[in-house]
Amino acid sequence: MKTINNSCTVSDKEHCGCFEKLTEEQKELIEKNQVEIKFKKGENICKQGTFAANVMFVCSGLAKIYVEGPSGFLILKIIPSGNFIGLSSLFEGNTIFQYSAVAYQDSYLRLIDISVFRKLLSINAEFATQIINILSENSIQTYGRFFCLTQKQSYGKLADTLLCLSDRVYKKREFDLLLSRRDLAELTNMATESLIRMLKKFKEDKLIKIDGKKIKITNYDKLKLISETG
Amino acid sequence: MKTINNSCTVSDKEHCGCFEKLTEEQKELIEKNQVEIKFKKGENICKQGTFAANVMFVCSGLAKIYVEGPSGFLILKIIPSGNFIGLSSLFEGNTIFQYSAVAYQDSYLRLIDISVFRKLLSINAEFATQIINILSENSIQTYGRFFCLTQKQSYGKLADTLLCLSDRVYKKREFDLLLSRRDLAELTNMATESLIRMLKKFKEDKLIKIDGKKIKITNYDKLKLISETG
DNA sequence: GGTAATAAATGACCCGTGTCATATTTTTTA
DNA sequence: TAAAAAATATGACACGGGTCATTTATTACC
Repeated sequence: MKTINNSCTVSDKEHCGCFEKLTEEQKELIEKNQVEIKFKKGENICKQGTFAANVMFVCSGLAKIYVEGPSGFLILKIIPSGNFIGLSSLFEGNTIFQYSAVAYQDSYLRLIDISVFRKLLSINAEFATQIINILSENSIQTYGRFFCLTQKQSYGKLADTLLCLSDRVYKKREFDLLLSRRDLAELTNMATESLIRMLKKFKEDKLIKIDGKKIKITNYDKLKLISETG
Repeated sequence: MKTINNSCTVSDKEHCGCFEKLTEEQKELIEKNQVEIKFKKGENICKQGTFAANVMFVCSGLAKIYVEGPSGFLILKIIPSGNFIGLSSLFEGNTIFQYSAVAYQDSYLRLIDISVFRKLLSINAEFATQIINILSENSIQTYGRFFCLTQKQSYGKLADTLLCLSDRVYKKREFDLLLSRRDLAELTNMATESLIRMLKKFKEDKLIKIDGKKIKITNYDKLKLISETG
């Protein structure tokens, strides 16, 4: 199995499989203790420091989760549909959201009562095992992004971000980027001005084509190389 | 509950509590499928990329875990006694160690057969819940370190590292540092030369006293402030 | 459709910190 | 106990990339 050392934290599989490990009765319990909510583009899904009353599941849309500090913030990961938000609040000693989440675009989320979720974990070992899988996978991906953002320099980080968007998010070599330059810079953890300069450099080097919000990966292998060599 | 945004990834509680959720029979199963091994200072405990045959528990000693890339590596966390190594390999789709571990000092570890561990997770929901707690807590701490190493500049990072060593590892304001300057630099994710310079600066500013390997925190509050303001 | 507001782009400048070279001190080994 | 090796320390220098100022393009809104 490959070692992940890029900044992409988008899972290549959906996480809803875990619900299949529930009995009919347990599924019903979840049904009864969840709500489906629409979040508009830019809206806060959860806010770091507030009481975590639920675990959230992204049914459709795209979100970012990030930690805030006294000066600045860091995007931990982006969450496309089919993934959970807030699993780290399952930790019994922790009833507070450790990060904020914001919708990149209009998104539908299912909010599941956290105490019901915890209850199910404590009585259904197979379900718990699935959640452990998700948490473990999540750790590994976070390590990859962590490594990337601390060890690579900006061209490597940007190459990573572009590949992630192409491979995991849009699943196309050419896509309409719904993120602004500023969003892209945040995601790559660099200044917006620097991002623009480097995007321009990639364009000049014929690695990508840019037409406003439309981006096309024209030299995937070279981009991959840049991502790997930092 | 406080938000963690320092680089310290040392848990303030021990993880052996999870074993108490096992039945006598299950405890015995673990007993039979584990070995206790001594690792000498500097020895490899596990190596990134190799087959993960066991989950490890640090009985005594201190270790670092880190991810390696083509150029350079990153210390994810330091593991004192009472903590697991290799839980992220529990993820079913992943039978490979995603990181390497090396002993900072002579350490005793219990190596538990991973398939036995997985088996127990799938039949004992309470045990699984405990492991989920550990994984969740681990995520949160990793996020803290992630934030710190990407958003703070070097003085903040160093203050963080020193506070972590004092508060969590040695649990004293004055301690014999068993790490070299290079180790300390790795841990803080900066060049050894820079670390030495900044350590000197802290000394000149009367935040710490240094006598070779002996370090004393003399102005804890100021150090805390530096850690917080970056 | 015109004006304001926001986003994108570009240049000038500078600062933090890594790299390299070189002492100096400490530890290891013969 | 001398010599070699490694760790610690310090200075000079360079450069990646952040900040700030300004311009141009795009979008939003009366």
